[in-house]
Amino acid sequence: MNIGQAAKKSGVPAKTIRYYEEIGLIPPAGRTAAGYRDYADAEVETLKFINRARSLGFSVHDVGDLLALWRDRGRASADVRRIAQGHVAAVDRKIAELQAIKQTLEGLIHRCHGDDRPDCPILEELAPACCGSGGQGL
Amino acid sequence: MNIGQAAKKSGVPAKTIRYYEEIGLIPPAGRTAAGYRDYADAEVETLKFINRARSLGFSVHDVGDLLALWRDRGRASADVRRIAQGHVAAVDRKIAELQAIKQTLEGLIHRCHGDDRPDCPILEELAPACCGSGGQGL
DNA sequence: ATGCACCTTCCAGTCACTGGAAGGTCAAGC
DNA sequence: GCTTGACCTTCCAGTGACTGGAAGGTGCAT
Repeated sequence: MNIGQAAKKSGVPAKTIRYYEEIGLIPPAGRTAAGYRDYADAEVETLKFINRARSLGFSVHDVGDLLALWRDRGRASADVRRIAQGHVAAVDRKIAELQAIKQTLEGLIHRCHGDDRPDCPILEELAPACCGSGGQGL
Repeated sequence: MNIGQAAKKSGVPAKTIRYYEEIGLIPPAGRTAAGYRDYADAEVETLKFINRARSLGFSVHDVGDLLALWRDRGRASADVRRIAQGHVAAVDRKIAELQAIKQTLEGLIHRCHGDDRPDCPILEELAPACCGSGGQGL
């Protein structure tokens, strides 16, 4: 099957498949006589694997590690678990960061009357040295 | 004051200040006879403003809009509020996405015994067509 | 005069793609 | 056999927001 069909079956765009090949995440595909890339079902499964891992937010680097473990019949599940736990920790940090940002912003939005008058606690928070005076910087 | 001092006072790295100038977020700085960039306190305030807005996760594009509103003495606070609310909505979507990812991963990690045996529900979830068999793709 | 820390510009790399141009291939229809 | 259109190929460039490094000029103290 050609790259377009593999893309449709796997859900990974053709451009992205070529990109994954280029960076070495997947090995170079076989070629037809005309130079077209040629894929079997097994490669499509690999692409689906990559797609699912990426949609869970694993970096392409981590996906490479997961693929290697997937291919290794003798792998220890602890190795997979470790990668997943590291990723959950990173996700947790990101969530905490975003929640802090959200809280700050919601407090500011709550205090901003949001009408056609110029005074705005949001800008005042961003520029505490010159509350509401405008045009200090440039 | 030169760029290094402005960087120290504002918390924005010198490289990043040059970058902000290059993309037009801040106007070109004045220059000394020798060609060094020269900053006054007002420019440092602008950089602090940018730094705070960026740390709240506003895109550089949004920061440009906020800066313009800050400089506009007649701005409507509603305009600022709208930008902030749009950003909160984006932050919310991101949080929800990350929480979904986290839940999925935690469920998988919980089911993975994480020892030196090869069977692992995490890989099985990523490759449902060939649970635990290994090496299907390449 | 020499050293060192600072400044300048420009180019390249990060991450994970994505778009587009220029040109080759395949299959269908006439 | 020829055209048409949808595919494929490679290569280059751009995204966002920086960051690192090289090569060379400047400022100041000794």
